[in-house]
Amino acid sequence: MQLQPREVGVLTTLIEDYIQTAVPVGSRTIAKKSNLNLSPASIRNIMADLTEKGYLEQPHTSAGRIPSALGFRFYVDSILQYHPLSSEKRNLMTEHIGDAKLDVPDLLRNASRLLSAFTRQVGMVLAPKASDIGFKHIDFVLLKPCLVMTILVVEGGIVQNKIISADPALNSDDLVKFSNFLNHLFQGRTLAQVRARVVQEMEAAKKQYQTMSGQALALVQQAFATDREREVFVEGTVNFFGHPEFSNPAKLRELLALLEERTRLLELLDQVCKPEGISIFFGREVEQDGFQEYTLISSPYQGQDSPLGVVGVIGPIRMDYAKVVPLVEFTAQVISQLLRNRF
Amino acid sequence: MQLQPREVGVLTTLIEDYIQTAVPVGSRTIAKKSNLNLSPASIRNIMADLTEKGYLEQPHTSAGRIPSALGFRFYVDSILQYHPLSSEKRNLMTEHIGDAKLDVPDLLRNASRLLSAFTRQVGMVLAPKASDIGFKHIDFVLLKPCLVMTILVVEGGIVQNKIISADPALNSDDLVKFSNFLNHLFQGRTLAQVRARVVQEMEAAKKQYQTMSGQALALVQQAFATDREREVFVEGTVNFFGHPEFSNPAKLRELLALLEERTRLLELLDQVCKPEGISIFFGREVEQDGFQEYTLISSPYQGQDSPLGVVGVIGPIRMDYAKVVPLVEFTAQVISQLLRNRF
DNA sequence: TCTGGCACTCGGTCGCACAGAGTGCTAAAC
DNA sequence: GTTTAGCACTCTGTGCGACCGAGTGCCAGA
Repeated sequence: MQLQPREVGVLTTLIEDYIQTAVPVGSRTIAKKSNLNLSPASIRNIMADLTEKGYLEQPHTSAGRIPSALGFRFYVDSILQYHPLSSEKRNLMTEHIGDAKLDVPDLLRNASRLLSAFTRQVGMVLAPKASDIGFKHIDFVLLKPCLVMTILVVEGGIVQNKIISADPALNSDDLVKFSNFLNHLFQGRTLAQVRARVVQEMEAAKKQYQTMSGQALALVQQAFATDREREVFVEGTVNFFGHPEFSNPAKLRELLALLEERTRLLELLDQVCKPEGISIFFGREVEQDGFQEYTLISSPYQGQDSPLGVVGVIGPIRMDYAKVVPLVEFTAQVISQLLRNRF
Repeated sequence: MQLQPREVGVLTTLIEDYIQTAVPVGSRTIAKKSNLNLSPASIRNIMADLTEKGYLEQPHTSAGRIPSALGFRFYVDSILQYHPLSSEKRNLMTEHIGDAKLDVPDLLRNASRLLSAFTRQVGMVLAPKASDIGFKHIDFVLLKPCLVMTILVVEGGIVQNKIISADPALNSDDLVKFSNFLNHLFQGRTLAQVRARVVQEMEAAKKQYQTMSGQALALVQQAFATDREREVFVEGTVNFFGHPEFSNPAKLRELLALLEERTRLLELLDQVCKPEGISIFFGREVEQDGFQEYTLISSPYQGQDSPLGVVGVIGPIRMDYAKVVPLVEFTAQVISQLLRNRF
């Protein structure tokens, strides 16, 4: 079902007006704002056609039209022209995200904050999935007798800590030996491979609990016993208050609840995140309660080569895509850049 | 200005009713709910006295009364009887906060979440101030040539990471030597002392950049170059939506903005946190914009002996103090308990 | 094919009246 | 002297009707 050029013109004008005003748009407004040189009456005919085809909706008989999800989809896929980012803005962002001295979580949180500040929407960054990343270093620190802290560093300088209990006979020197042994053993593998290797070695070393390697493996197995939930940094939820679509507190509440509940949020991101390039998802297109009316714009970032995580922006369907999309894209680039130096 | 027993009775009934309903309370209601056996007319006289003395306020002529800040202050200081926590609840909380395997941030975040879930208010936990804690261990990992990750472990198993740049000539073996040297040097000091010591040693070693100790100090100095902001875990902001006092979105927005802006929040906590015992602060009693209408209930937690941080709950002045206060107190106890095992 | 005109629809707002909750005061009862 | 019943008064919230304005759909004519 192709749209005629005039229909596209009306749809574009309508959507862009609606993005600015959040109010149903009438034929008169479009007649004035578009450069089609048609009278309101003609516009009305075109609008009726667009409504029939599903691109527009009418809240009630005597209101103007608002774009439907289909309308927005058509707009972002076929019409939208992105504004390129000004170089001042690029500099400003690069500067603020990345003091390269930051550790990865701080860096990602910064990115999320900046994104939220610049777009006036809610910023979101999904942290790398640890198990896909290369092992770098493991270390044990004896906090007290029987209480050992394991510190696991993966490539890029991402650190995970865990506290485990240990044989009372172990002392600091033992721990140093263990870490030397394990660092050597795990060199150059991903965490997932390390995990597998641990299981395998444990099998082999089953009978030799007394040996150094047996003890070391028992210790490291504890460190790997449970998986950490993948982190998500969500910043700027206050921005929701700026938008008229959130004047209904119940809706706002539902969305905030979704964002606070990390497991549901991760589920949502899983559904939505394509491995490459910018993507724009409307809530109606995903199966997640309470997200029906919102949009997620996201772009993956990567280290040396493989994708690590995702940055994005969450807001109402009515969003200034032309401005927000390039910002999200650029943020992903900056993060990729910063991380690449570390991998 | 002492209150007579009857006045106290009326005030108590009124506040407790108001805590439940959030609606101005009239004389008839009090006459029925209190056990003073007085008619509404008599209650009205007493209420007029209480209003004159500043314990009650009247939103408008024909409304009932609501407690003033002074009224609440009197209530929490002189009247309030805490409900002891049921042992099931104690068990439930202990169990959920503390899998002792968690690292400190996760543990504190958990505590904050639980507190928020049980009180239906917003939970808050202020993390320990690193500089007061004892040094435990420092470690360097070579991520790439010129790029070193420093891992600093302090007592209790709190970890701080930082990425710093290094002399290209350094290799992993050098880093091991450095950390051995420094771990020995800093043994048994607090971070603040370590900082001071680094400065002092740098002075002494000024001329000997070539020596191992000179290089090690140069490296560690970078690691200590900037201070980290003290962390605060705020959880359950969605709970604000449950309370009628937040039906005004502008107020809600202001409070959320305050909670998102960590520096302002830290300022507030600084004003409010007494070093010992539970404390209840009304917004009107502190100088922090946007906090006028809320209450912060807080209690410090400690490791082996000295106070480390604070746990608390933020909500409207109208709060079920009898229930919330013991919960906050108990959470602080559980955290103290868990941390004590590690210090 | 486009446009001017016209009747119609529907939501938002304004004004008004009214009910309900609560007060303060007075006078009578205990 | 204290307590209480009664009463007039005040103020808010709500429901209702009228009205205004924005916008539509359709028809007839350019």
